[in-house]
Amino acid sequence: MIYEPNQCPIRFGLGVFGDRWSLLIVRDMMFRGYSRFQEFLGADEGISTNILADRLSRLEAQQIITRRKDPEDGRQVLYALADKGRDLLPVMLAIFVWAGKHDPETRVSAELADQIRTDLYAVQDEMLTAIKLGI
Amino acid sequence: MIYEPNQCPIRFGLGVFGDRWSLLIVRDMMFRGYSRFQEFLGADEGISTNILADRLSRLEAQQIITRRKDPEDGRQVLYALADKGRDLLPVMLAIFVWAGKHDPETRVSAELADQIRTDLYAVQDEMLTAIKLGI
DNA sequence: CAGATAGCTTGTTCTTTGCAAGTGGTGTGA
DNA sequence: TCACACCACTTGCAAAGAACAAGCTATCTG
Repeated sequence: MIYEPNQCPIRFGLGVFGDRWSLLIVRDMMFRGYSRFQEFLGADEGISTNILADRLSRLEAQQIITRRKDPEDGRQVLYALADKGRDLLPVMLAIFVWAGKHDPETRVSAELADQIRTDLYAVQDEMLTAIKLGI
Repeated sequence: MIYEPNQCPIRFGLGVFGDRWSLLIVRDMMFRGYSRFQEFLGADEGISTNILADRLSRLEAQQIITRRKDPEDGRQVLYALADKGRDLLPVMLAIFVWAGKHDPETRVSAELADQIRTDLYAVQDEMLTAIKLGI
């Protein structure tokens, strides 16, 4: 699950999302606004509680997400994307575009397509800036 | 490994690269020009032959890569990226940029940065076109 | 034709995952 | 205030997947 960084950005990325569930959790936060354990649990019909707990704590340790108690209900915990997690948006978008081209099942709603289009302009600048800085 | 497509592009993507090795194989083809079993085997010090064989056949079944006999040496097999695999370049670039920002270990050579910059311009058009087509 | 090489395949062991049940802290209604 | 429910986990166990080592077949090379 945690692989050696090994001076390679792809390998570094796989350390975060090179498993079955982590990227789905990030997706649920990013596009569905989920923030609670039960929401994630019910979302992708299939993740079990121990794996979800493990992935959430890993993502927190990697600073992809943050974790805090719900101030209004002490039983609940609120998970949210940290900067490092929010910065995965371009990766998500690239996957959207790729899947849109190659997966006949992929259907994206008009609103989401709009969101993606808007985001993409920001993303382009960000990518270009990063590239200009020599990555 | 093979997860249900489930109408979601991220889930579809994870069906291809939601494991430890597949994306590294694609990376080796894309950025290192690898094409032979032995090259992949020696590349990421660690993949075992049965897993490599399995991933290569999965990637071929998913039409990410192609497989043919080396016409000059009947023992060898030549693997190459198919369109669907080449189209993962934007995903790779997005990961590069993300890792560049968040992984202090990530170092990219000047040549590679050049390649990425060049590729990115093509990628931008492609992404924009895809977005305009409604993904 | 012997030996080396390439690309796998086949056990076997070990790690990770999935499922079910349980735990402890916190809210809630009578 | 006290039973009960809910939430976020944790634990135990069986099954699936990955790592390791060895072997196998087809092809090339001397």
